Amino acid sequence: MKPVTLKQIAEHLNISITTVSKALKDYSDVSPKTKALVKELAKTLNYKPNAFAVNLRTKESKTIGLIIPVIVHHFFSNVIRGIISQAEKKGYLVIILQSNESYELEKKQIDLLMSQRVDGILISLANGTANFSHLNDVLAQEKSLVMFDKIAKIVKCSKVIIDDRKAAYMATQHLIDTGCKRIAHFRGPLLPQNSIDRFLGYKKALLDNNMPYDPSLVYICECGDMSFEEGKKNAQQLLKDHNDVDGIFINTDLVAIGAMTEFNKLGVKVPEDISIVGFSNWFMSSVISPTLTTIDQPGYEMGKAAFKQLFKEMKQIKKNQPIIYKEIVLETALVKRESTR
Amino acid sequence: MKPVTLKQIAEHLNISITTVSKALKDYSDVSPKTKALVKELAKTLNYKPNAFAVNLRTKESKTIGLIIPVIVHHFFSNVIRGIISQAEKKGYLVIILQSNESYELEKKQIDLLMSQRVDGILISLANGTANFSHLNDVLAQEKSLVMFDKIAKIVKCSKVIIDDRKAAYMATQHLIDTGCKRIAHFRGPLLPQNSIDRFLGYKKALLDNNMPYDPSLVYICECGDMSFEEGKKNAQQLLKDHNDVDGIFINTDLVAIGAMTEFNKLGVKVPEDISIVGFSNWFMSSVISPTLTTIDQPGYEMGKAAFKQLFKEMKQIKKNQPIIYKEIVLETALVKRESTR
DNA sequence: TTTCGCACCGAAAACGTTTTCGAAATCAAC
DNA sequence: GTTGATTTCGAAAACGTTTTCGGTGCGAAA
Repeated sequence: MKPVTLKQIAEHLNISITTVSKALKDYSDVSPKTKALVKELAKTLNYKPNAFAVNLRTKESKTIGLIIPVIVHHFFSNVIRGIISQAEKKGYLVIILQSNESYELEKKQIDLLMSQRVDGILISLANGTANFSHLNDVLAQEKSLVMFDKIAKIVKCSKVIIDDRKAAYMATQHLIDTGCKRIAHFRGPLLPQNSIDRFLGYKKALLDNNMPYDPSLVYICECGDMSFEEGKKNAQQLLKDHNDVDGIFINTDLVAIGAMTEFNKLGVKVPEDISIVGFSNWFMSSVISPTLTTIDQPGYEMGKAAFKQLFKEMKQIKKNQPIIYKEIVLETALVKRESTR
Repeated sequence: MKPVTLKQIAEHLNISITTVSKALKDYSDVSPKTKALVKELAKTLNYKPNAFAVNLRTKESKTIGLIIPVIVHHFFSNVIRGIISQAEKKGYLVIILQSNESYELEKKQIDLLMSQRVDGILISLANGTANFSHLNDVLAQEKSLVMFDKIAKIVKCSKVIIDDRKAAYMATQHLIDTGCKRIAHFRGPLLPQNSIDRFLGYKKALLDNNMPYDPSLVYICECGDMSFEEGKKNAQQLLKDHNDVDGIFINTDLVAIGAMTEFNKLGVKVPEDISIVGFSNWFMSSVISPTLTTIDQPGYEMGKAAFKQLFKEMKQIKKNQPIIYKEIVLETALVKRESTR
């Protein structure tokens, strides 16, 4: 009933625990005969090393922590899938925590993971995170830390991102190329880097095309989370404020879909009256009507890349080698659909 | 740099490790003075108990495993969220694994979790799982195991489910009530219990309303996973086989949306020509056009309930009490929208 | 003065592994 | 028969905690 231990195998065969341990790990100072004996008995007794004891001895648990702002989210759940698939290949397990876009929670969760002594941490920051001491603590304790998607440039660690600025530029340029003359932007909250970068890309595209940049056309999301309702609200407000807008670049597909739904209700035609470009390429965007032009953001690949980098760093720390931080930038693509002309 | 241990605190204060340990855990045989001293020093040194050592001593890791068929999935990601939120409250961490609807992988992952010695396991079965010895092994080793959503009735453990049969009955009855005379069913793969139950609910509704049950109107998903493409394929096939069908009850929203997309392309009007009811109430279903009538399946609540039950059982095992298995059935609701008349 | 109870503390074992280091045994060569 | 090398094994320490059990010292009661 109780799990088999090395000791029991040793007693069965009348040899020492040491030899059993070494036999199972193919040490060279165990004779082939005893190796065979030990391995056979281990298999018939269904021996599984006690992970707790191994962890204590080796000081590692083959487990990493993952903190993301939200789980029910097309992009993030794809990231999770990417991370887990890669981790499994390397024999690592993944503990997932949801920060709920809250800095306080994020901090607590980092603490939790550290006291569980995970081997490394992957994190995409909460929108509210402006203080980074909890992250620097992790690095100070010589644990590997890799940030992805929502990062903080100021923290000295590896990062996996897309070029948000360039992608936003592409999106806006597409609106311009298809004839839009007055283009609004629904941006995310103020803090996160990718929200800032997308805004900057939007702005640059306008200026590069000799179009005026009008701050009143930029709608900031104060509420903190980028929701469907947010899109509806902004759409209403936009129609009140500016009846001459003929294109919008929207920070996230979900918000874009909210806006389109509202426009549809109010009789505003997309793309005839207003063209819309979203961001992230949620699956949903390909089945609504009209289908949504958007920027494809490779979540699965991002998850894979983030784990791969973390894995490298964990190995470097183990070998006491200096850690080389990297910034990995993944490619995005414009997906043209029916919401633009 | 290296983490602080009890020993270091003990040496600092010139007392024994035992006393330090007991002071931190408020044992009654430590004087208030030394308790205060120890706690203060522990705080200033930022002492965190070594989880590996604690695990080894106490034989538990405050960690549970979760195996689900797919992660990028509205229902399942809500389940994850429910589980994690509840687990966090009770101080448990969650390791997530994706079985990819594969029995082989599921088996391996159970093994992995067992050798990691998680305190309990939550699982929703892969479609292909027909052999349950890996689950019985878990129970035989006196680990808690709770199944949810996709369960096997034959395994003796607690289960959290919805009444699929009743829900399917409601869905089909709604089609009948709104005037459908010939109703098809896109069912899931053959094996999983909920696929079977939904089919039975569909059939019973027909018979109770004196409508003939025609097996050729039931489309089985051979491919194993319930996808958007599956819906398109079935929709095409249905139009070829039966041009008199005026209503479909579809196993899953995603498949229903695939079918609607195809109907739309082929000029078949929903709900005028064909009414459709889906299952699960994916968010997407409320924003597509026409919006999809469906069955609301409470993923978040299911996750919460599953963890709560697991927690109870883990406590019972710890106290050597007999485990009382429960079958918890959550309520569903019909959400009427535009895809039915 | 002895005895009993009580408050406080610590030695030591235990959890199950990994790894170092030395010892024993075998064999070859001189 | 001695030396040296080589192969094979095991004792023991270590990882950091928890918990049992006994001990000490002190005040109060007899």
